[in-house]
Amino acid sequence: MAVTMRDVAREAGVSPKTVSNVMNGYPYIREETRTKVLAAIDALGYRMNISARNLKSGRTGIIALAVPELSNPYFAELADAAIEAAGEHGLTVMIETTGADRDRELTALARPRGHLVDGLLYSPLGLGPEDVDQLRTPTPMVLLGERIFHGPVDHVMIDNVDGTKAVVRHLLDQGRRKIAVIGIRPGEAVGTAAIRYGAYAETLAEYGVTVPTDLAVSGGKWHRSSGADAMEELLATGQKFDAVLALNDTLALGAVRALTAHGIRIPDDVAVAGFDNIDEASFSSPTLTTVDPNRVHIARTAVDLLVKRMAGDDSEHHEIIAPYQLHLRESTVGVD
Amino acid sequence: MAVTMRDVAREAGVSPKTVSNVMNGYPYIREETRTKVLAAIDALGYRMNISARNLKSGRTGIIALAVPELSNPYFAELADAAIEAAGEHGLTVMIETTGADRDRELTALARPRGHLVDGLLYSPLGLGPEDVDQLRTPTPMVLLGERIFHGPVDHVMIDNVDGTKAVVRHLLDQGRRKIAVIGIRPGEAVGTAAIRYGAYAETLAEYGVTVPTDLAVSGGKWHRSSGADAMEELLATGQKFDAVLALNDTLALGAVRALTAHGIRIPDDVAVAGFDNIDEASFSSPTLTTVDPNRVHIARTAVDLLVKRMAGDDSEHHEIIAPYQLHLRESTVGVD
DNA sequence: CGACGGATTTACATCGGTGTACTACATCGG
DNA sequence: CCGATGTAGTACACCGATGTAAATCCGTCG
Repeated sequence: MAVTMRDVAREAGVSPKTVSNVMNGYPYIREETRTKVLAAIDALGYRMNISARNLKSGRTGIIALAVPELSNPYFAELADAAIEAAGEHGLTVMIETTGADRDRELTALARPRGHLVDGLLYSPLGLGPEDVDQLRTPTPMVLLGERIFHGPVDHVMIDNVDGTKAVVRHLLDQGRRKIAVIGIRPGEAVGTAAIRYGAYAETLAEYGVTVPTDLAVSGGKWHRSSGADAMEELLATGQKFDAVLALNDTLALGAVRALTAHGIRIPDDVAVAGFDNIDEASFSSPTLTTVDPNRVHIARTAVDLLVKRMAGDDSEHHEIIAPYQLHLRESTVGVD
Repeated sequence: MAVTMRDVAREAGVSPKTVSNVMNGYPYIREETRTKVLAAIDALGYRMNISARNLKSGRTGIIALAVPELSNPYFAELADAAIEAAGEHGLTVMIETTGADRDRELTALARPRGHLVDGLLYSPLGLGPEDVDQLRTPTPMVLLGERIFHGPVDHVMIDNVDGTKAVVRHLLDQGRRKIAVIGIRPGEAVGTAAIRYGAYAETLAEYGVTVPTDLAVSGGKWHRSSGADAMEELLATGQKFDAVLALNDTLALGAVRALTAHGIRIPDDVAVAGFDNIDEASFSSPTLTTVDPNRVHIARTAVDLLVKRMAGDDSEHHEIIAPYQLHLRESTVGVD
């Protein structure tokens, strides 16, 4: 059997509760006692049983991060950032993938993982406003992304609107006027795709450019392959365009692939821009112009917020927008 | 307070233990009773408290996957595969990132996460043979990768040797004779880098080609940036080479970037091959010739093995090598 | 009809910590 | 010298499930 607190207590000649107090940083402990206890812990190689603590105290020191899938580099890199940020608070992250499936997303929400997480970082794609009520969970939660507006929870959002506008303006400023979009989701009025598309349309309007609805293509799961497919579809229509705004980087990279395969030069014939600034965007050929939503900032802010909520803070809910940064690269500005 | 088993029992008019039995699939339960209990569970929205179960029974239904980092697409995609495979056994995966740091890897090993995982899928990079003893943990474990040989644990390995040989032969068969390598780790005698490098050298020897030691460059953390740096370094030496074997795909993609930036044509001037077959390899420009180590197979086999161990199987330890597959793409064979 | 054996269900202790309440001793101000 | 306050440590019940062992039910058999 494993070493328990009782064993440590016996070894140190104190009560189990004192060992518990030492481990939890309870202040009123004589230095001498603390030393004895720590020595005993060390000698026996004691590791606390989290389940036991959780059962009595409710805390586990674990937070969950629910994302659609890790194959998407944006989420993988976000996960790394969240793990890093959580570690600074002594928390462990449990990653849950939902496959962007509404049912699985709702499951992740309900008493997450059998009560064993203290808080939830939640990045849903499949939920809609009709699910807002489901967000009133007993477990503290911070939403990442922007799928549901003004819910009863904290939100840390990507600056989709301004970020998208910035990149679209950049394309327009280069004289591009026929800007295609790939990755839209026709049915949806909320969600990342709708917001980015809206910002795109708005920016065109600012410049007096009519929004070319026949240059907007949907993009399935936002994988590289969907980007390539969408681009093939667009090319097949025979329409002319001089730029492509892909609603995320993997779509953009798939589109780049398809364009290249057709011998279309980037950016000479067609400029391509994405969104997310995944690592790959700095190393693709051509390198990809994209919007950096600031993953590290998002992860850190979200964890900080969550930690406050877990500590009992029940002030007004926050909606925080992380500052974006536009990266201009070869896919829109050429090799110089 | 949350709904407990007691509440369900009262609602269904049975004892708590009967509810427990229903939840755990105990066979001797009258159909009628089972239905009542399930109805009560449903009515109250009951979710079992994993901590409580763990405390008494030892089981949590959670396995941990310890990998260096998720930013590396290979591990991100492996994680997705592991989550999928674990899900088929009703297990949840807790991902732990170690940053390829020996200390953090050893920490992940010691009573993982306070007793709350039933098993561990462990993919260490920083450990050496001197750490073999540390692997004798009470928690069942399956090693992924090949850092430590013939340890006292199950192993599911990438077919590094044959995979590497296949890709090197392919380069040689195309008439390439000056094949550079990037990503070696000079100090290390074991580990992925050493194995792949060894297989590379061996294959050259088979073909009667002397191994060009000055064409081997180390590659830091095997990121895209390290690949680009390594390639710059190699180019700076002014040496001639007509092919590059990158020890993984991200290195290869970084190298491709650097070559392209120098106006070197791929594969005309220099062929590039990688290892891992990450999704990106099918969409980069040029697409990347690489070895697919078969993540899905690895994840599934490893989880199956782990499940058996968790069930108490203590037969001889297995060492399983997953079948690789070579993918020939534009970076070595051109656009046709 | 009572014993018998398998099917079904239950009572109870217990896993390993921690919240609560309580004891004990110092120190301090008046 | 007394009560108040602060510091240090402990006893004990209890969190919510489940293993164990024992009780109850019920059809069958001699």
